[in-house]
Amino acid sequence: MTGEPASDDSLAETFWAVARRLRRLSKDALAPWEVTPGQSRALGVLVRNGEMRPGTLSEHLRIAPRSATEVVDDLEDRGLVERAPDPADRRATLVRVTARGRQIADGIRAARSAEAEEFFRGLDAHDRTELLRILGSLRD
Amino acid sequence: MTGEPASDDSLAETFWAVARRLRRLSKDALAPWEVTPGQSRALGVLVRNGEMRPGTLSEHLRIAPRSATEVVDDLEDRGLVERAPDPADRRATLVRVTARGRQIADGIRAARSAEAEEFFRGLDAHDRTELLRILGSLRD
DNA sequence: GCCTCATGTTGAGGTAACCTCAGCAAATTG
DNA sequence: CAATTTGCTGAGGTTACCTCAACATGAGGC
Repeated sequence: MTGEPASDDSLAETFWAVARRLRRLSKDALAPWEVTPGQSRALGVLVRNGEMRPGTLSEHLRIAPRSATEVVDDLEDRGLVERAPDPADRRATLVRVTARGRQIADGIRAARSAEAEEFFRGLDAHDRTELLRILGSLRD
Repeated sequence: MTGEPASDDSLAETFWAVARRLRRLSKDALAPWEVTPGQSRALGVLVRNGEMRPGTLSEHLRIAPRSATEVVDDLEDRGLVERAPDPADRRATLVRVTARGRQIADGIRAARSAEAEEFFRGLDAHDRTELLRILGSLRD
């Protein structure tokens, strides 16, 4: 009740506040395609890196292999990817983006960059560059 | 397959990569107290703002009122908060941090700032200031 | 005082996105 | 060629949310 302004306006705190705003925006940007953020991420990995096994996909997404199966199932139900047997190993499957999947991925990519554009519009060019540089040095 | 480095969404992309790293670290920092990130956030709100109704807490956390009930239940089970009838409105309840809760909150606060310290150690003072300033202009 | 409507909380039940563990088939290795 | 490893997936669990409806209390109109 003291009106004290919560001195933990720390970097981390602020970072998460921004993250929450950005997440909400992302979700809205994805809504028209009825694709979840997770599916969109997987689709993006597949578009960027080409066909791969579920296990490899799980590494890219940093989730358990079993969970990749699930994401692929969902994308397959929506006709955005398809499974084909891996000619190099008959235990394995290759997951491949369909034409429709590629189309959707492009749409999402455009929407995301519009969204990001809108979100980061508050920053001038200098700050955008700085932010990218600084965050870049913190990323994995 | 073009090898194009997806330069358009890289700010958002980079931001999320950093977020993922920070989240993992946060979780580890919280582990010793067996408190989930959600509980920790709620506890923080209560410590900073004093006793409040579950409904008010839900607004602070931006979750549905029903979900605040749940968080409060968990915290109460762990003896970190307690419920008391609101003298001003017999429908309502006030949620209050217990002594033990306050103690835990302090511990968490210290751990989090140590964690943040560690995480942001890679940055020099100038970059830290810049990052805080830029993120600050993007927060809600 | 009584009726209606709004408000605060919670029970019941649902969902999304993860997880682990176990099992099966195919590949590799001694 | 037996034993082990690898790749995927079924079964079932967890977490952190959600909505919807019930219940009691509060507040305003008549």
